[in-house]
Amino acid sequence: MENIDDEYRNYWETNTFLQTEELDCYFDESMSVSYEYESSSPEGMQSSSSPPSKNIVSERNRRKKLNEKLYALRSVVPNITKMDKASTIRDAIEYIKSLHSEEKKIKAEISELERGIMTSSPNSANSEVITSCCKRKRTKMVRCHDPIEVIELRVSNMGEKTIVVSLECNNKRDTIIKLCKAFESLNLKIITSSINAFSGRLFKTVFLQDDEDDENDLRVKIEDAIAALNNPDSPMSY
Amino acid sequence: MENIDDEYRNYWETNTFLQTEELDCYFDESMSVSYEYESSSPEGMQSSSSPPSKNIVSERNRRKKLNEKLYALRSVVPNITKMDKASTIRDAIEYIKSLHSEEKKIKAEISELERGIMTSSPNSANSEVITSCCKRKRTKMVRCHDPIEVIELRVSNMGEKTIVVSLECNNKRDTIIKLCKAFESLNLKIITSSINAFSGRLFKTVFLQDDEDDENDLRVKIEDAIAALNNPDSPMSY
DNA sequence: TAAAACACGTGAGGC
DNA sequence: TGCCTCACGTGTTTT
Repeated sequence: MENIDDEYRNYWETNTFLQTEELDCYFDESMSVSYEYESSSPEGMQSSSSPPSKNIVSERNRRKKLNEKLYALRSVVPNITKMDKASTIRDAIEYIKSLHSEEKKIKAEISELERGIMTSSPNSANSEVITSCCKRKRTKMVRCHDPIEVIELRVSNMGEKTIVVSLECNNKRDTIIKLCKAFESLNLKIITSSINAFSGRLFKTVFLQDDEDDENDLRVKIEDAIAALNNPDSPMSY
Repeated sequence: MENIDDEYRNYWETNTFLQTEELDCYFDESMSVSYEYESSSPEGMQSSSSPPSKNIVSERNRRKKLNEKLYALRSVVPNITKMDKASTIRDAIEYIKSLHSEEKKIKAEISELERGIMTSSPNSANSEVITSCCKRKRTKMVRCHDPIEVIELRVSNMGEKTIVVSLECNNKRDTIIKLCKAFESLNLKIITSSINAFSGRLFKTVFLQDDEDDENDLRVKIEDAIAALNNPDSPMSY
């Protein structure tokens, strides 16, 4: 008959005790012990009077843990607008989203940097301005996407493991640099090389020693390297 | 065996006696009836049974909102281990931390890339290996910090606004690229240019048209551009 | 079956 | 005042 009475009395006891005295931290150890006994009391008891004590303390711990987690979340998220629980989570979400977009930007930027080269011509067609990154002083950078337009590529074996590469292409902005990067990426044993610019064209001649590849293999390698540089999506993972 | 219960009951009595006299009205009818017992308040009205419904529904909404926020948090955090509330927050924290360290890494990487140039030689001295970035397939990249070692730089006016630049330097890894970058950054009106590599040296010759600068001005410009490339701290913000 | 996670209604307190 | 956030104890569900 006193079931509900007892329950709610118990509710009230602990509740007001905790809320008014704010003894939360002391409760965990010292009090929980005193709560312990009586839980193994005879079965005939009003089932509600004793068992909750176990649950109460564990529930308390659960809430405590969860709040600590929330505090930790606050600590790793900058720009927390309010100390609100919901606001904390909302800010965390927005922060993660902003980090995601940053990540995207940076990825693009890195692949740009990996593949390509900066130039100082803001008016160059087929280029874009990207402001980067991560809240440091934003440096304006202009990237040029003009591909290497190969007009002629000759790879000829001169005997004695010596191969001569002769390449002619249009001389757009940064073409020289890309060309150099393409050849650098192949790790060739270069004996001597020259690049000449004339009449809107680039002429590159390379003498190199190659013990492994024949003409065709090397030709394919060079073509692949150039293609990789021309492909904007390539991470240029060399 | 009701010792503790009794103690707390006493506590409750005195406590609530002192601080709350008006709380009765919040219990809905069924409760307040059995609860009515010794309310010290003479006004022990059970006037309510309708007002709590307002609070209940708003509290329900609050919980609902908060849970939705948690779901949203789950949706922006990959690698959620458990659907637990606490686990969600914990995973979010760890995820943010990992993003922070990623960001740090990437910042370093970008400043490397901005200043320097990549090479494919893992054995090159004065270089470092950096593994990048963002959980995509980690590409090993090696950066070369070898500066341009200028042996001789001649800038001579040939009349008719035509200037000839002749530069000789050691041919280290990426020196060609850096050299090209340095000259590209100057936005010169190049008539024809050539680069030749021989005997560990690089020989670059440039014919250009310059309506503004004289020999010395252009020479200083070239030296500055090369110095900027050699300076690791320069953001190369051209 | 016991423990853990959760949703609920509720009073306290801040604004 | 009224609204909102929070912590609490409790019963139910999940593991």
